[in-house]
Amino acid sequence: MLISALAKRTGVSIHTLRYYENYGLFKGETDKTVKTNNYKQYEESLIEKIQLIKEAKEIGFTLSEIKDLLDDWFGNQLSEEKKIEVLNVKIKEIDSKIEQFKRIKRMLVEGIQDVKDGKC
Amino acid sequence: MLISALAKRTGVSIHTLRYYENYGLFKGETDKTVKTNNYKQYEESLIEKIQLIKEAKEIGFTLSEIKDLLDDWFGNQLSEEKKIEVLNVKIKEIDSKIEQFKRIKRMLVEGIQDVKDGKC
DNA sequence: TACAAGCATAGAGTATAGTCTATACTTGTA
DNA sequence: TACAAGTATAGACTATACTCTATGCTTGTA
Repeated sequence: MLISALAKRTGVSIHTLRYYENYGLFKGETDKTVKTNNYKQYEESLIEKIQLIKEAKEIGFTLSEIKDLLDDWFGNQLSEEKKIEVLNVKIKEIDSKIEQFKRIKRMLVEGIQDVKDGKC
Repeated sequence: MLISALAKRTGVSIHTLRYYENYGLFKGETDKTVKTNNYKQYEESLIEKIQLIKEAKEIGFTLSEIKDLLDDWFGNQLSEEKKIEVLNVKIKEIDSKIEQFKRIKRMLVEGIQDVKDGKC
């Protein structure tokens, strides 16, 4: 599919997709059999990859971290054990983020109690 | 205390503290009885406030959101019910963030299973 | 009293992640 | 065939959140 279709199907703007592509998060390929233009074709599978990028960004990963992760993952240089290791590292990161959120939630719940007790 | 003490005790650089102060996140007061200088004094209670800012940033709140929250909270314009409401809104935001993290964690755990099953 | 270190303000510079504009070529529809 | 709409590249511009530099005044210690 062309870039406008990719934009529509992922909900990411054409500008941002091009920014991501230049950043190296993914790559479209120009069809060499077509000589009249150099339009890039984007594979169906990119849609899932881009959703993954969106999710990862939302939970606070930087583009640089996401790039490292994707390079590892899709570079096919990783053994089965390495892939499992990479995933486990990310799971631990997420677990500690969840703990942090829970800590702050507890603070807010305590805050409610303090307000009710007239302490603030 | 003076700004360098505040920096030491919060682990936030003097530059960043000044940036936060200009941003309106808090305010130091110059001692009017001292005429030779205009050094600002920062209250003990700011330390807790700045820790709160740090935590809030880490879980993804922008400075603008943090400012709104602090203005509401410390502006003393809020009734008890309003304060509880504000806290409940933030708790809900955090709950949905936690859910998002859990969703992604589940994806990663499935990923490990897929690797083990030789699916990728 | 010299002078290094601390304080203040103002403004310049940096990194990240877009977002937009200019220019030029290509494609599809009236 | 005219021309609006789509595509590509390159580069300028923006917002957020710092981070650093310049300048000048003040304070504390040798």
